[in-house]
Order: sequence, then structure tokens, then C-alpha cells
Amino acid sequence: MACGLARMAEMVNTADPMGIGAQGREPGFDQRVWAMVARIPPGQLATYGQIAELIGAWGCARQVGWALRRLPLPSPIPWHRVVNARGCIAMSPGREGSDWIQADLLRAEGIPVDAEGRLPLARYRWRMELA
DNA sequence: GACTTGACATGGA
DNA sequence: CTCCATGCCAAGT
Repeated sequence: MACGLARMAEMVNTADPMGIGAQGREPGFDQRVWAMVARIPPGQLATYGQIAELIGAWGCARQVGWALRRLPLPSPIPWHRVVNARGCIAMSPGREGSDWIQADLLRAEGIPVDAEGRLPLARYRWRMELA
């Protein structure tokens, strides 16, 4: 479902041609997360909270994490460009090695990742207003 | 139904 | 900088 204040914004906004938000369970949440993630330019990064905010789910960073967890791999969605606000790669439960895959993909795009999985988020952070 | 856990965020110690 | 507490919501037990 929509999250907190985002629920209000969603009801007012009503930008759901498919009637997605009209459902009690909001089945299109994952789709919206993936669509937004897909908009992240190569070589740039976004945080879970940032994605949540962009899709109108303010404060629902965790749900973004769940949406990406449900993402079937391999996938065309650049999920590797999403990191936490601390500027490091988050590990995925049940998916051993997904962390190094993510690090590798990011390095391939020119973003340095150290052994700790940390990266210069401030430098590569995606700013939609510049897009 | 509650209780716990989690790919998070934020602010204070 | 790191660690801890709090808020958040969904899924699992």
C-alpha cells in the first residue's frame, strides 16, 4: 500500500491509469520502483529513500528495498545503482555474491568501490533536476 | 491477531 | 567517523 503521507499525495494525485493505486494493496508499487530505478543514468547513484520520494512514497525506503528484493535476476533494471544513504552497498539476504556483482557493475560504470563496499555517493548521486 | 526481522533514513551521543 | 535509538512499513513466523 502507499506509505503514510504518500498515501494522501497518491489519492490526490491519482496518476494511475491502470487503477493501480485504487487497489487496496497497490500491486503496482514494484513496477513504479523498477521504472524509477530504470531512469537512473549510467554511472550515477540513487538511495532507497530517494527512489521512494521520487515515486511519491515519502519515507518508504524499506519498501523500495523489498521491491528490489522481489526483482527477478538477471534483470534489465539497473538495481545496482541503488545504495543506502550511508554510501555503501547493502547486502541482500539469500543472495550471496550479489554484493560483489553490484560492486563490479558499478566499477564497470566508472564508480570506484572499495573492499568495504563503500563508494563516493556525494559525487555520483543522481540529481533528477539535472536530467 | 502479536511479535520479530529487514537490500532504509535520520538525528543525537 | 561510528554506534545507538526511533520511525517507517511489509513479510515472515
